[in-house]
Amino acid sequence: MIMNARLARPIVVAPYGQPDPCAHCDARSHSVCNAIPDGDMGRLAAAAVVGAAPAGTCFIEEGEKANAFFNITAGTAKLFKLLPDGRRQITGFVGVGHFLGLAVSDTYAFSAEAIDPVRFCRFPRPRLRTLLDDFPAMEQKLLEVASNELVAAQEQMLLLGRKTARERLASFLMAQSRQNSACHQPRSRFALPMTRGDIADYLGLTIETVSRTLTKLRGEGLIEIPSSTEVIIRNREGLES
Amino acid sequence: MIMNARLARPIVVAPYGQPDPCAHCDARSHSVCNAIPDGDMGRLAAAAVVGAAPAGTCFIEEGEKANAFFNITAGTAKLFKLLPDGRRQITGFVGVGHFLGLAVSDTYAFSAEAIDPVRFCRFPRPRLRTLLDDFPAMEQKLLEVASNELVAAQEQMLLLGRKTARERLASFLMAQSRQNSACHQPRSRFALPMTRGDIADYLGLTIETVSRTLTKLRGEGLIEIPSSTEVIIRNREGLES
DNA sequence: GCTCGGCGTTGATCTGAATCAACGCACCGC
DNA sequence: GCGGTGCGTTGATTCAGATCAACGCCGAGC
Repeated sequence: MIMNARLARPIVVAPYGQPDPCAHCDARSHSVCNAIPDGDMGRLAAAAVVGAAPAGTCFIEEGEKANAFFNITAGTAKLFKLLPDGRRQITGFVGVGHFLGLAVSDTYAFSAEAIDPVRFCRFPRPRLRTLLDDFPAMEQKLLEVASNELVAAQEQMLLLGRKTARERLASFLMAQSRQNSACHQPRSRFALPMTRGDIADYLGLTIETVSRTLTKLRGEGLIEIPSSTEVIIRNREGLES
Repeated sequence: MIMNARLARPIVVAPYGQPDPCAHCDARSHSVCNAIPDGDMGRLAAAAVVGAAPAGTCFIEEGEKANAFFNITAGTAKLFKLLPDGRRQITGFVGVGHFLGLAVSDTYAFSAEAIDPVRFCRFPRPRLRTLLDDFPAMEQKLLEVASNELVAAQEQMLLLGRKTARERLASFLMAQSRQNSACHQPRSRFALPMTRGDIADYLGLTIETVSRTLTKLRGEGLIEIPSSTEVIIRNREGLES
């Protein structure tokens, strides 16, 4: 029998050997790291251990001892919580620059699984605490990030508690379109790296409902679905309703 | 016609005149304020403006200019978001010591309405920024608080996305029992200051379903409902399922 | 080339919670 | 005392989305 990919452990490689790797990190401009002045990047690099998680592997497991923080430097991951009977709620999809593991508790409050191959920096808790004490600007940045996530979480609660399947899909597509294009203006064509099952677990629906609703939106000319992992928004205003 | 209470504005009174009122504040021990050393309480007090919101009034309005932060010093409030057609999602109930308004955006992401008479300290944004710069311990505390709220928000997403009505009520009652007794061990008898409508909007259900489900749990001997605002948990383990 | 398994779609049916409706009760102002 | 209003409960009915089921497609492994 083939081993369940979800249980496989990620490969963790050695700490940085080369000088100042953070300075050339893809994630830096998107992340809390940019609160640290150039001259001190060496210290940041010294605290980090880089790692990688192949697609489909969990690199954070809910309930396990939370002894490190993560900063995604490549790829996309899904964060989720499980009920004992296997029901799953995905609480978010995170990409490059996202900072993970803020919980104060000593165990992780959620699991994280790589959707495509993920690379990350791993900071042992005490090291990060020292860094934050030395660079209050980074702590400030983290607070800012956490505040924004809290706002997003409230928006998601509204979606999960009060929106219809149709509204959930529409909100989701709009949000994906917005963030897939990041700083640029929202693009109407974008990729959905996650499966229908992931979308369902994110929106509190079933796979079938997601599929059906997408088909319906397509039928109404609001969107196009060139491939199952790509969407084009045809009618932005119509989708808002 | 009688004016809708929700639209009434709270009464805001003048800044503290007496010396060092924060030192005797009920909220201090529960709040981020306790990160500030005793000797500097005067500065904290100088930045704060106290205010009060009678039961039923909104003291934060979603979408309005966010020019202040709030710290609850008495009472309970509900935080919520509205859809254009009036559907409401309550994102949380907050009590003494709770800090509000962390959003980085320049408008509030949610509304806040007093359930019972609420008193609060109000910090203009720039003043708070100065305070945080001077007292990094407070910023650290805030980050801690925000992290915990994020964890709670994820738990709530799991509830809203994947739990049945019965499970939602059970989780809600357990959580209320836990927090109503705060530092003490969880008490089996506690008050529910909010209405059935509030509970429904918090759990993503309707009033009728909340009422029916509570009746059912009572029928099974898991809880007792001496008055509509009071609950006694009879069977903690049974309620966990 | 073929089989197999994962993913997505579509159809038929079922069901948990929403909706619609009626009523009891406590509280308030008059 | 008496209507009025808000809140909670209970019953009947409906319906959006879940569940159950079948099938097509595509890539991987042999």
